[in-house]
Amino acid sequence: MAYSAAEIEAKWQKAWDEAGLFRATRSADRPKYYVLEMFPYPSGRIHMGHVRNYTMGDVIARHKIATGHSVLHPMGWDAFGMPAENAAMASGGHPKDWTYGNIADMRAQMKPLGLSIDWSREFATCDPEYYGQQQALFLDFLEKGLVYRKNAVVNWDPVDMTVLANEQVENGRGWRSGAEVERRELTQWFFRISDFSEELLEALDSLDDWPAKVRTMQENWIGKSRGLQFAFGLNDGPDGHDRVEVYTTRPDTLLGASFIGISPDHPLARQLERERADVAEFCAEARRGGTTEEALEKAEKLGFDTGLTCRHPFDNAWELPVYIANFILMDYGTGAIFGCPAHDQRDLDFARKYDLPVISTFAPAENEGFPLPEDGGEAYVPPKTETVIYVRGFAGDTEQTGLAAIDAAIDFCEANGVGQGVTKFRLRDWGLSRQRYWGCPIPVVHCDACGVVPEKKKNLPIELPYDEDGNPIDFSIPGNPLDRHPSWRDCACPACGAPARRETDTMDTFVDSSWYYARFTAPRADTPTVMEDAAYWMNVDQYIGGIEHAILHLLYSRFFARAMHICGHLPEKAREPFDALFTQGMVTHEMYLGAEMNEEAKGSRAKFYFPEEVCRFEYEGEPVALLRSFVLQRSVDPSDTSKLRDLWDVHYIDDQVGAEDPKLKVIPSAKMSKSKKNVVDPVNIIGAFGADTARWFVLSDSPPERDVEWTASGAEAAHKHLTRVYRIVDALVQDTGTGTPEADETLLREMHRTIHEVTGGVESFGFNAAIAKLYAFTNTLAKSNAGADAKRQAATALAQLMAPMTPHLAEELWHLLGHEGLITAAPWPIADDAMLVSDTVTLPVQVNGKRRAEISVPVDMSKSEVEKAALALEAVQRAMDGAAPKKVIVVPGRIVNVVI
RNA sequence: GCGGGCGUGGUGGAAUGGUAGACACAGGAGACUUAAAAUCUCCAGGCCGCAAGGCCGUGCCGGUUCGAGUCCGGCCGCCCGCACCA
Repeated sequence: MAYSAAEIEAKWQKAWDEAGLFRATRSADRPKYYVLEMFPYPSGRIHMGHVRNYTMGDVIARHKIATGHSVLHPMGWDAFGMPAENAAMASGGHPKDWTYGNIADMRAQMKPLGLSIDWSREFATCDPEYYGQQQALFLDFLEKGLVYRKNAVVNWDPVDMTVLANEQVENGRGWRSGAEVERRELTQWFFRISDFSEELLEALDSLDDWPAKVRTMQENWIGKSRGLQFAFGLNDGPDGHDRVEVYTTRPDTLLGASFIGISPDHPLARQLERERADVAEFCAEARRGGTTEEALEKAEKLGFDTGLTCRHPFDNAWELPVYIANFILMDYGTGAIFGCPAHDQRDLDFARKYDLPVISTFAPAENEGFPLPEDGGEAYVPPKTETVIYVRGFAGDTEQTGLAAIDAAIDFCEANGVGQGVTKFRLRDWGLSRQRYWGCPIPVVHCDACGVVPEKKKNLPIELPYDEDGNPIDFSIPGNPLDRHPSWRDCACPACGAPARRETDTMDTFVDSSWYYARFTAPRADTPTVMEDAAYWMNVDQYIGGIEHAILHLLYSRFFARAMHICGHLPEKAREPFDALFTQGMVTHEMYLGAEMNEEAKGSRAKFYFPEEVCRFEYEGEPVALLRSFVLQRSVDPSDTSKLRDLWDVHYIDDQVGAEDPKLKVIPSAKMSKSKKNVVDPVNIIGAFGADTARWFVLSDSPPERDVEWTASGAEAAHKHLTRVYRIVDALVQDTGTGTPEADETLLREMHRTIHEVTGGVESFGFNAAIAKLYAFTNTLAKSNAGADAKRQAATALAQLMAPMTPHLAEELWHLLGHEGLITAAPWPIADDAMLVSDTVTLPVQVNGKRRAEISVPVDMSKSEVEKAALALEAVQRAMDGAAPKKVIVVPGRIVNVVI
C-alpha cells in the first residue's frame, strides 16, 4: 500500500464527522478550553495565511481534546464590508448573493483541511440572526449611555464615501481605500470607549499571555499623559474670547513661555478668520498642507502673528504674542499651546524664525550646566526622569528631580489658582456610523415629533432590504442605497406612530467582530448571549490572529466585552475576553519584479511575473532571473546557467523582444499578493499533496510568530517525509523481528524524550521545534535495531504526536498499527520521567572554558570522581600542558571545566 | 523624535548561562537501476593539515562569569508600531 493523501483524508474526515468529535458540549467533569482563530472575511478564496492560522489553532484544539478537555473551536465569517458593495458596483449583482456565494466557496476550500471545527456553530455576521442581536446590543448600550449621538468633525473617506474612525486613518489615508481623508462635520453615533481609557490601559498589565508588543501598541494608542490645564488671559480679544485655554505636560517650563500658539481650527482663529481677510488667507494656507508623513516632514512651520497678546498667569504685566501656527492640532489638548523655545526644539525653531525671546527656566543663577541655545544650538529638553533640575520661580527655587518637578509645578499652580492638574488620553470615542448599505442597520428612527427614537426590541432584526419593489437595489450610483430606498427608509415612529424615517447609516464592520467570540458560546440564542453558556465557555483561552489587528479589533473587543458585561450579557471575568493572544507571522513567497516600458509615459513601471514565467540563476552572487519566454526564444536550455549568464550580459545589444525587459529582480521573500503574482493557492497544494502536507509545511521551518517562506522544495520535502513515515509504519505491520534489549531500551528512551519535547513544543507554540524533534525521532525509528514490538510502540507514539499536525495520516497509522477507534479520541501519550534520565551521561570537558574532550560517566558518580576521571583524560592533560588545575568546576549532568 | 523587536552556515532556523549550528532546504559523494525517477548510505561553518589535531567563528567594541549566541553597557545595521501629541 502506498500513501494516498486524497483517499486517506476523505475517509477520516467522514469518520470524524460521524463520531461528532468536534461538537462542543458543556461538561461537568472535564475542564473547558476555548480556542479561536480570528474569523475570515469571505473574499471567496482561502490563502496560505488562513491555512497557517487555522492549522495552529487546530493543533492546539486537537491537543486539548487529547488531554481530556471539553473544547470549543468554532468558525464564522466577518461578512459585512465594502468589498461586497464594490463587487456589486463593478459587476452588478447583490452584495448578499456575492457574500454568501463566497462563504460557500471558502467553506468548501476550508473543509478539506480537516480542521477540528464545530461547524454546527457557524454563522456569518451578515445573518439577520446575528446582526439582529447586535442591534439588541446597540439598544442596550443606548439605554446605558454607552453609545450616543453628536455633531462632530469626522474623517471622511472620499473614495469609499463614508466616515472613518480615528483608528482607521493611517498617515492621513483611509485604511482600506488609501484615499486622503477629508474633514467633515456630521452628526454621528459614537461608542463611549474613551470613558474606559484608564481601565483599558490598566488592565493591559493583567494580560500576561499577550505579546508585549501588542500591549505596548495599545498603551501608546490610549496615550495617557498628565499635565496642567490653565488659561492665559487674552487682551482685547474679539467678543466672547477673553482667555486662551492651554494644556501642557511641561508646566515646569511655564516661566520660559515666549509665545502662545493656536491651531487654525481653534475657535479664536475661526472668529478672527471671519473678521479679518489676512487671517483667513493664512488659515486657508495652513490647512492646505497634506497630512501624510512625507508632507508633514517637509512642511514648513508657519506662524501668523495675530497682533493679539496674552497675559502670563504669574505676571499680568508680562505679555505674550498670540500666533496662529500650522503645526498645532485642534484634536489634541485644547488646540492651543504656549511655546517654550529654550526647552523644546520645535518651539526654538519657531522662535528663531519669528524672532521671539528664548528664556531658560532650568538654569540656576549662572546657567551652569544648562546651556542656553546659542545660535544654531539645540534646545535643552529637560528629561522627565532622573536628572536633578531647578524649578526657578516655583516654591522658592527648590531643587526637584524630574517628574517631581512637574508635580511641584502643578501643585504650585493649583495653590495659586492658575489651573489644575489633569490627565488626558489620546483615545477618542469610536465613531461607528457608516454611510454604506452592506452593514448592520442602526436600529433607531428619526421622528419629527419625538426626535431620535430607539426601535422596539420586538421589531428586531431591522433587516436590510434585498431589493426595491421587486427590483434589485442599484449599486451603480455612488453613495448609500438605503438613503434612496423610500419603502425601507420611511416607517412609523415606534413612540407616537407618526410617519418617520429610519436611520440609514449602518454600523462600522468592526462592531461585528467586537463580540462574535461571545456569540459562539450560544450562536442560535434569541438573545445576544446566554449567561450560562457564556459563563461556561468564556474566556477565549487562546486567540490567534495577525498582528495587524493589534489596535483596532483587539481594543474594540476589549471595550465591547466591558460594555456587554455592564448590560448583563457577559460575566464579570469576561471583561477581558482573551486570556492569551498569539500573533502569527505571514506566509511569504518569492516575487519577480521586472520593468515594463511604457511608451506613453516614456518611462518604465514595475511589473510582476509568475514564478513559472521565469528562469532563476545567480549572477555575481546575486539571485536574478530572466523571462522564460525570452530564454526559449533564443533556444537556450533554461537549466544551463552559463548560457543564461551570457544572455543576461548581451540582451541589450541584441534586443528583439520588444518593449519588455527580460531582466528581472528576485525578491526572495514577499507577502503573498495577487497583484504581485506570487500567491500559492492552498487548493492546488491540497490537490497535489494533501492537506496534511500543507499543514505540516506551514508549521515547520519557522517559529509561528515569524514569517514563513513558502518554497516548492519545502512543500515537496514535507510530502516526502509524510510518505516516508507511512512507508516505515506500513513495513512494521509485517515485521516480526526481535531486537536486543539494549536496542529496545534505546528506542523507547528516545520515544519518551520525544513525547516530552513535542508535548512541550505543542503547549508553547514551539511547533517548528516539535516538528524538528519528530523528524529526528522518525530517523531514529528508521535506523533502530529494536524488535518489532518496541518499534510498533514507538510508531504508535509517533502517530499520536503527529496527530494534531497531520491528523489524517495519524489516523491511518493508528489503524495500520492495529489500534481500535480514532486516534483523535485517544488520550495524549505521557512521558515516563524515569525514562528521561539515563544511567550514564556524556559530559563535555573544558579547559579554561574551551572544550577539549568528552567523558562518559555514570549519572550518579560523585563530583570528585568525575573530576578525577576528567583530569585523567589524555586530551585534557595535553591542553593543561603540565599546569596544575587551580579549580575544577563540575556541574552534575552538565559540564566539567578545568581552570588552570 | 518616542516605543518595541531582531542580527547565528549558501538558505529557513535549533540551543533552561554549560559540547554553537539540532531539524530541514539547497549542495556534494556513493549504492541500487540498462537508464532516469524514487529510495537508501555517507559528507558538509571557515582556515591549516594526509591524518591526529589545531586556530578562528553567533553584527562591532567592552564588561560580568570557571564558562556568554544567551546577562550588562556602548556602538552599527535592519524591521515593526506610533507621532507636528504641546
